[in-house]
Amino acid sequence: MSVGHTAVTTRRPVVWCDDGVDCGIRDLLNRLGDRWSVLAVVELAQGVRRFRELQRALPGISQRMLTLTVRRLERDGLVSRTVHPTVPPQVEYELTPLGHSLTHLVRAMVDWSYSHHDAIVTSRREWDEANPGSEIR
Amino acid sequence: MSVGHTAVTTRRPVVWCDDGVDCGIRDLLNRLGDRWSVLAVVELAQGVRRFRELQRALPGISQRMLTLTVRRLERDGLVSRTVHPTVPPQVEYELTPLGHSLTHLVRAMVDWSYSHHDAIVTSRREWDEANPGSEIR
DNA sequence: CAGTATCCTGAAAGATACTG
DNA sequence: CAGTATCTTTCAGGATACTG
Repeated sequence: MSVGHTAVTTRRPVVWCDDGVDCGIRDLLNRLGDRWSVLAVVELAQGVRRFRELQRALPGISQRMLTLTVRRLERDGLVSRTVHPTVPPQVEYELTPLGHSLTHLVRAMVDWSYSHHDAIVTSRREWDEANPGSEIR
Repeated sequence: MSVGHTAVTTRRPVVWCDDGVDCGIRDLLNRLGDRWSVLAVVELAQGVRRFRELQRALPGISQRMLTLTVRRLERDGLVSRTVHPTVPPQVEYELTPLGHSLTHLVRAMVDWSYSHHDAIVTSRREWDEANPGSEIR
């Protein structure tokens, strides 16, 4: 099976395989595209974190969303979860090798957004001035 | 103003500036995190596309969502829109330099997800087997 | 501390119809 | 062809309360 995005001769969609099956980009986006996953990965790239530490590192996240976020990352194999059977309980989260292989990408995203944020904000302001009353936001 | 992610000595959140203001990663994720923006950018990275071409390249997208997607990318300064006053109308979309500066990143995301999709699928299957009946998906 | 269990709301996205 | 205009649905995420 060949992959569209390796060929430059085609005009067909570049992120879909020849058989029409998604090669994974949708899976990645569905995970990283949510409100907290990237922020969690960035924080965990710094080292091991406990549940509470992670929550403090992600200002505004609810307990529920933190649980969902780390569970899904764990399910995808990006994060490992270690329970120490103490009282009170202590649970540590850590990036797996797979998770670490993502950090270059995530770092690049953070850097890009940091570098170009001003340009985007400016572009939006100009667009909004040129399109008063638009529903687009 | 210093930025958290440039310092390794801090344990504070790395993607937030010292003053607590988001440095732009959220803006990027809010745009790229939606259902179609990345796919549109990847397709436009191949060259100029008309509205219909873009729609055909994004199987499943509705007319409404394509309009919203390209408008928002245009507003952010990632895509330019050129109207040729012909009958029938002809509108061409193209990445701006800012948009092109994103393609490395998007390409890297597509490559990463292509390389690691199998590992993720496997991890999910194993996790699901180890956690029967879980709500996490 | 590290979670579950419920309930609820708003925004994103789909469906459908219409138009210059 | 390249859009608007509406209406409807879905569901991610927030709020709150409770627990081993």
